[in-house]
Amino acid sequence: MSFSDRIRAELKRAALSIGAPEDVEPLLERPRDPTLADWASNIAMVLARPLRRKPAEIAVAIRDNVNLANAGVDRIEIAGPGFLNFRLDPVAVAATVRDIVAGNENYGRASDGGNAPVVVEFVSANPTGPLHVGHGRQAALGDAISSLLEWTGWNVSREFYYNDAGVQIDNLELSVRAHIDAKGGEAVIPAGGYHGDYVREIALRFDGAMDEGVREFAVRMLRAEQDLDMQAFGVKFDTYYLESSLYTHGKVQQAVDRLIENGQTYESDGALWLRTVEYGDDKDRVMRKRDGTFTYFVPDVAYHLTKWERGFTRAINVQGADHHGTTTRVRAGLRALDLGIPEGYPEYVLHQLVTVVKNGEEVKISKRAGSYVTVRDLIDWVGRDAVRFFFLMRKGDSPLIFDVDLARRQSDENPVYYLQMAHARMSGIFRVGEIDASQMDISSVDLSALTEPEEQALIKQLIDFPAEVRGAAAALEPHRITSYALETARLAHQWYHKHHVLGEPEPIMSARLALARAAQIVIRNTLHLLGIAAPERM
RNA sequence: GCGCGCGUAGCUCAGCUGGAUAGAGCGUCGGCCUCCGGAGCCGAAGGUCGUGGGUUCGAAUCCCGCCGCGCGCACCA
Repeated sequence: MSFSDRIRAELKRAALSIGAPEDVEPLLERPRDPTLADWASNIAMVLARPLRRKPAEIAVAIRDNVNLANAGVDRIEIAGPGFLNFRLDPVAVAATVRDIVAGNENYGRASDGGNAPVVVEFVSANPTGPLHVGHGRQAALGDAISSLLEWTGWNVSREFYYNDAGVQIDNLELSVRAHIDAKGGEAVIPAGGYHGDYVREIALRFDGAMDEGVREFAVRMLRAEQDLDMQAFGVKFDTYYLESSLYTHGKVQQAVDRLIENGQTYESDGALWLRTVEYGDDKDRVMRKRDGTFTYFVPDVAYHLTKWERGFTRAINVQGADHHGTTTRVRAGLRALDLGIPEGYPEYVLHQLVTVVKNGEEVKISKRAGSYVTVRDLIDWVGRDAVRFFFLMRKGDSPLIFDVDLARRQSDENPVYYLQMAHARMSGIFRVGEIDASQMDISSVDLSALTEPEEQALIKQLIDFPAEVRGAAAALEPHRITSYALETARLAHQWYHKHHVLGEPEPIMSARLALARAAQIVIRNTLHLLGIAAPERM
């Protein structure tokens, strides 16, 4: 149980004892200014209204009522309009280093998810071209979100869904055939076709004597390329789901039949409509067109039904914001099935689009125009770790400008190096000291020697890690971890710069070695969460 | 026009489900290398949090209007 948990519980007990409402939930937070306190609570202000007493009075009553000696609290002060400020006992703070080192690679993990199955779908690119930068953002986000969920006790399955059948694949085939027919000359790409150089390359590599046709060959080649891209990016999927299998296994028809049976559909103008308005859409949507084929969201509904049937009581989709129009109707279709699928299923993590700037100009991203930057390009230019870090540095709600020249030119000053350097520095202490950090026994080390301000600040930051992981996982926001990681690195650098470890008199050296180990562990764990390497030296 | 998202330092962005004097990196200016790695550290300048109201002890944060930007609004996927 952390300091904050213990303080919160004791605050609640004290608040109830002076007549606070049963549902009071004390909020505890780190003040912006760390010199004010380690933790602060606004509970006295919150209770002022229900108790009809002045905040300052309530604060005094609570302060006199709490017993926080075994929560590591050294001092309680009342400040400002009625804040209760708690200052931790430095010895109690220092003692937590032991827990961090003992936790090691598991420090920061939680079991909130109860090992429940959750499917995280991301990238899901159709095999009609290489993966572009938007897919890169999705891959970084989806993989990090998956890791966060794993760390908080969920049984995660990473899934890649792709359409290997529809109109776009037809266009791909026609485009490749155009190049084959042109025999290396100027190909006439049909309307809606694909213009990228990769189409010509596929045509050149196609051999008419092969067992498979142009279509199968093109899909296979592009799928293989995408797999190589994801491999280069360090992302591994557990399952690949083909849209065509929905049809061959009758899943689409089953879903449609059930919607009709449930009376959720009607015929009009020769088409079959779904009553999505009943579920919050602004107008009903066509399911089956006049020509007898289904609109795209029907297989989408069938696909998400299989997620539910496969036992995933929770599903998360990472997609570009240009797909947000589909979220309402997919959810509507699932609810109309009347199978107990909850209203917010699946959950969507939508990210704004990525703009690539190169040579000072925006690079237009268009599969059809054939001019665009691929995930592989970015990795080649700035490295996998930097690409991942940049994509995870900001929240998905913000559009992202990826300035290639800047990322390349400033690679030496890249924040990811700053972060990795902090890890390498901590590791360097053990290397130079010829100490095997993983075998270090700190059970008898006197940690109370860690009294320097930089040491206390660093330890308090390390203590926050589990709460940061849980918060980021609950919000599905990996960027919180990048921010936390940079701040941790900053505090580690400051400490390292100001204080020596090796050669210091005992018990200081042993205590600082333990702290270096704890900092190394936390920084390494943040890097692992983000899918970035934690080098021992650089 | 309707829906979703976004307007915070010169630039790129944080600001944790309302808290105390608004934060970081880059850039600019000025300091620090006998040292476990200077890929680092310390300091300075830089803000009407788009704008106008509202809610309350308290608003960058919540609500409403307006302005600006992005995306989506097909019997395309």
